[in-house]
Amino acid sequence: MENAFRKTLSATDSLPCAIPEPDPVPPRASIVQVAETANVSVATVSRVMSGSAHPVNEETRRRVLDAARALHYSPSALAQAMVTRDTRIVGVIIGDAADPYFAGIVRGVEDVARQHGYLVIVCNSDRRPEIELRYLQTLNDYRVEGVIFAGGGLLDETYQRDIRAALEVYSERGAACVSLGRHPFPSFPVVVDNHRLVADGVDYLVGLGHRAIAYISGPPLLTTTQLRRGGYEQTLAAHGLPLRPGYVLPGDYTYESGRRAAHTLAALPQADRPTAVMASNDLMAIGCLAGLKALGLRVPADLSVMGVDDVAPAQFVDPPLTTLALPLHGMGAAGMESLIRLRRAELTLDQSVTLPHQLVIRQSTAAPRPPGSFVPAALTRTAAH
Amino acid sequence: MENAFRKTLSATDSLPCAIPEPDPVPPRASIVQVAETANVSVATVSRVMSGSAHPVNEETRRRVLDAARALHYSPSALAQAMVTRDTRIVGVIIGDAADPYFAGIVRGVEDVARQHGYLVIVCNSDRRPEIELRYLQTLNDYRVEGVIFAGGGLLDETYQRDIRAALEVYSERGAACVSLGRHPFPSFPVVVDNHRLVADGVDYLVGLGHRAIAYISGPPLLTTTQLRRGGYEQTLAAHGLPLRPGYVLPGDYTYESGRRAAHTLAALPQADRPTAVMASNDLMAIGCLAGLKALGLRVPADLSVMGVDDVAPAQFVDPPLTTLALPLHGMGAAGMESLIRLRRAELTLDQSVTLPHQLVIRQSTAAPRPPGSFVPAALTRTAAH
DNA sequence: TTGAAAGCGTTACCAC
DNA sequence: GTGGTAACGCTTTCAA
Repeated sequence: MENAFRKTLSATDSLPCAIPEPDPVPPRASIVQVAETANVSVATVSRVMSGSAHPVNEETRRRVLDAARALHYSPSALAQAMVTRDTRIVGVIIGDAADPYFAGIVRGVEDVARQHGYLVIVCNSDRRPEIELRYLQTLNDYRVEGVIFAGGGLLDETYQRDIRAALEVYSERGAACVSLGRHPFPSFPVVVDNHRLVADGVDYLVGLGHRAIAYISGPPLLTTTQLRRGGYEQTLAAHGLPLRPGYVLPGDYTYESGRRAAHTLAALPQADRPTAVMASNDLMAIGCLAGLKALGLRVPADLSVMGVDDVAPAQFVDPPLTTLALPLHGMGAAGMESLIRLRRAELTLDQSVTLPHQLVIRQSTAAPRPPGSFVPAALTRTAAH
Repeated sequence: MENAFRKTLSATDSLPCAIPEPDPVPPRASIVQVAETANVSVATVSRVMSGSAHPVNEETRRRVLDAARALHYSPSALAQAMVTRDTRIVGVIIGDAADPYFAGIVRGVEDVARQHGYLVIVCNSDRRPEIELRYLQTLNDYRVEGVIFAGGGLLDETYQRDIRAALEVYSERGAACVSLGRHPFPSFPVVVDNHRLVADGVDYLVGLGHRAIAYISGPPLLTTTQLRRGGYEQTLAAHGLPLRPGYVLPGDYTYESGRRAAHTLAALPQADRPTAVMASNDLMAIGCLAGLKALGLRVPADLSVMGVDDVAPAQFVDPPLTTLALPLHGMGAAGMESLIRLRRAELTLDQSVTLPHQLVIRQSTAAPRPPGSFVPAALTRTAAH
């Protein structure tokens, strides 16, 4: 890509010496050569190499093992997969591996996959249906044992139809499908209570004394977005707080959209300005923090800010972000765990797994300033630059 | 894992209605059923499905396509791979997908892999040789087209011997091996100039007026660590600055080790304290920042801090971190690009690719305070909490 | 333009 | 305990 190929040629020229026969190892030892070398049948080789229960004489076993080692033999997982109809490969579909949210999940998936001898193929879709669909196709061609969808489900009709069609082939094959979050197609759900999550956040803010709480939402068509937003609205109502129209800011889970929200907030007349803002994910909360700071507003003195997810950067920002921690690694792990159990028929699609979340109080939230206690920013801001 | 399985059973009981024959689609359509349905030979089906150059009558082609669609046929990539000896799968070995450094690289790898029709298997090793070796084994069993090693090479004799042995099988098979960073085994290097990198950092600090510059190093046995540290030491010398023994702090590229370094620094008698510290990666720089702040030292007023990598959190911390940006995504992309060209024999192992880095000046660095200009911290620290 | 058949590297069933 | 051999699902000569 780009400027990548600034090549440097270090001249380790091939010396014109007497070329020795490279290696006496015949290229590509298959089970057949091992059998020949060990003077046994391929069946026997197969039995010892795959740790079959079928009995094999100790002496014979040793001969096979020796031959295998001598020939650098490694059984082809492809050939094995063909006949056993088991590839031991799973796919995980994420938005972006570089996003700490998905990164945490992927790590969780992989940890339990490795533990169980599975390989995982990572598929970045950037939430684009075409890419997701194409990956689903390809993964099916490779006969993966299952797919894990990370990230919220997209509520688009065409997408829904297409993906259901794509997944049909999976279930026909007996491949499992688990989704982290609610998805509009048949799959095993591993979820966190998105509604309660935000509700807990709002409860906490109200407990602090806030009554004017804004909300930065996510992409409207995502199930997660709707669940979380519902949590905000209903909790406000539960506390008898009005749902002011201008208080729900649009966002798309990116840093930039959080920053934009900060500007919208700052533009509000002082009297209408909320005393707290809850972002529906950390990245937007962090962007909002940055935006507010740039506009001369202090957090949490002028405005409390909180997020959702507890990605790593949340603890590094200034001030450290109060947030609702999701068990990202645990979600990935539970997802992979479920996929395996699904295949073993220890789980069925009418069940689900719900993971706990947790309020993490750091320093971006505080009680609202009592009205009239205005302190000019200049007196309190740091003088260090 | 852990507390993952708090199951919720939503009773979508199977209704005892007249069970309709599920699907008229015979399970597992293979090329044979397609051939039968279309009334042609499997050879012909293969030709149209795999877009072969071999001519096929248009009418015949249509019949095949129709049959394929009707049967939900999808060619088995496994079977294809067996006969073509091409799996279109590559493996990438990283320390930890949740580390933003590796996350960026993985994303780069995957982007160009997808573009070229490759699938990528992610392998987290936590830098543990046993895990790495086992993955190498497994990936070879799957006959991957190549492996990309992200992260620095380990300078351990046993490891080196083992990995060379493991890789021998790869080259015998004609699989490619590229490494991001220098590795002590035959592989195509895609690198950034680690020496120059740190040298640039030190130059910048010296330019600012610093003469007492500490350094937080990495795990001693990593090639990257040695290269970077060499950059530090030699640049100091080039400026005629002494290499004070206590100024090289141990670290292991983690946040925690950066924090520990901060404590060591703070414990130094005021007169011996450096005016700047260069961490050999961002995570340690961020940890150091946090540690310094906790100990009442101000950055950059009391001490300048800079890092290397420019991972995403670097711009969020307080103060935003001055650092040397590595093209993480570009490294992954160039790595995958090289792997592909290696297979096409457009590249050979005696070449290499070097990617540019860039100094990113943010707010964690400043000129050192002139001696005697001491200002009590209490007067300058923020009053906002 | 089409088809028959020989692999590719395993496993699993059935004899011995 | 061991061996023969039919799958598994595809591609690729070689003939027709």
